Amino acid sequence: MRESATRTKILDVASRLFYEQGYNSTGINQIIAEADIARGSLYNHFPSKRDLLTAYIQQSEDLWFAELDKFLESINDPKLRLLALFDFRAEKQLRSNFGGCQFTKIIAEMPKDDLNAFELVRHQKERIKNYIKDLLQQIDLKQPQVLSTNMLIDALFLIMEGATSSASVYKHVEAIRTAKQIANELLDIEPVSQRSSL
Amino acid sequence: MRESATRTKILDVASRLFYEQGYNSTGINQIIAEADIARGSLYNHFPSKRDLLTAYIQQSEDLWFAELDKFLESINDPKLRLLALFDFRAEKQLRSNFGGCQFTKIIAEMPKDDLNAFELVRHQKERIKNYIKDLLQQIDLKQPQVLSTNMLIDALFLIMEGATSSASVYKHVEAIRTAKQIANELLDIEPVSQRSSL
DNA sequence: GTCTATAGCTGGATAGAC
DNA sequence: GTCTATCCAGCTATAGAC
Repeated sequence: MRESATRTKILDVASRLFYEQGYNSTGINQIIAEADIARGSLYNHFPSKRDLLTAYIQQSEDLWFAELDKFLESINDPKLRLLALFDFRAEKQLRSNFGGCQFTKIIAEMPKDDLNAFELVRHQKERIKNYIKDLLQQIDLKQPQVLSTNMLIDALFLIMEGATSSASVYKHVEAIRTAKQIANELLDIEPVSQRSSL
Repeated sequence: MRESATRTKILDVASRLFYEQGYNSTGINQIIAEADIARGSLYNHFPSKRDLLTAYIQQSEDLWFAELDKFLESINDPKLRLLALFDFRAEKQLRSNFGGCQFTKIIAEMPKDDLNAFELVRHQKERIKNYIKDLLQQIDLKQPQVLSTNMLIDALFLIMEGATSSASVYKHVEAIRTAKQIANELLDIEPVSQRSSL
């Protein structure tokens, strides 16, 4: 059974609108108008707006990592791949005109008791953390490190999350570029080397 | 001219609901019901819902830094004060049952062309950065540092932002505690010291 | 300044024809 | 499966009495 073209069209339009306008600010009416389909067709494929949201988050996660793999495919060195993760997020923010992280954004709109939405978003975040972890384990880190490997994973993840958030607040890519520089320093510690310190 | 009690009541109720349910999910009807005032009174004090939002963000910023000052008042050492910033955010997240950052949350709900809201939120973020900067300049950092002072400011800010976001996604304070540990390491670099590195 | 009544619209969802 | 017509609840905002 192949994917219905109608279903695909609905999900594509809804995904764009959910991200650009927010989930709560996007009405069924606008979705069916822009997808140019009937109200009944939407409810045939998605029993409720909530089901449409679930499909949106799941498909977005798949697309996100597919895009990432493509973005990194020409880079072999694990350290450069790790740093390019920041470029990837910068590029996505630039392209979306600084709409912020799709997943974090949804969470901000959901009531706290919506366990399903939180679970879906955590899934994507865990995948990012694992991505970082895998790359980090391929890197031959100098000894001694400022941060233990586990703390380094967390630090890189948190800096990346904070930078994406900050970029969308400031509508500027600077925070993500800075985050990349910080990551580079943290990954390239030569304890006794000369560094500007003030 | 003293602050109207009605106005205060409206703003208090709206602030709570905007944060707990989101701005878009909170209706005027609920605000007037819970504040136990008439519809006309609300529109007398706040010409539109949007004006209520502006007042909410501005008052929240004032309260935020007042709470912070109070939280830190018994701590004198600048490094401990800086680290306690993480405790402050952890405490706030715990108290709100991990509702996330009030300011970032609003941004996630706003259309990108709402310049006013973005400006108000940036104002609060800049104040945090300046708070970090001021404290950092009072700390006698060891030489050489892994990160320059400017990068250290950014790193601490981004880690704090990322951790607050992550805490609200995971509904757990762990990310902020980890962020504090990372901050502590970054502030206390002794380049040649023994550290667990794997 | 505070109140009630209501306008004018849009929200999500359902029913039933084809 | 796709369509149109429609329900009802909710929204923001205004008008006008007191």
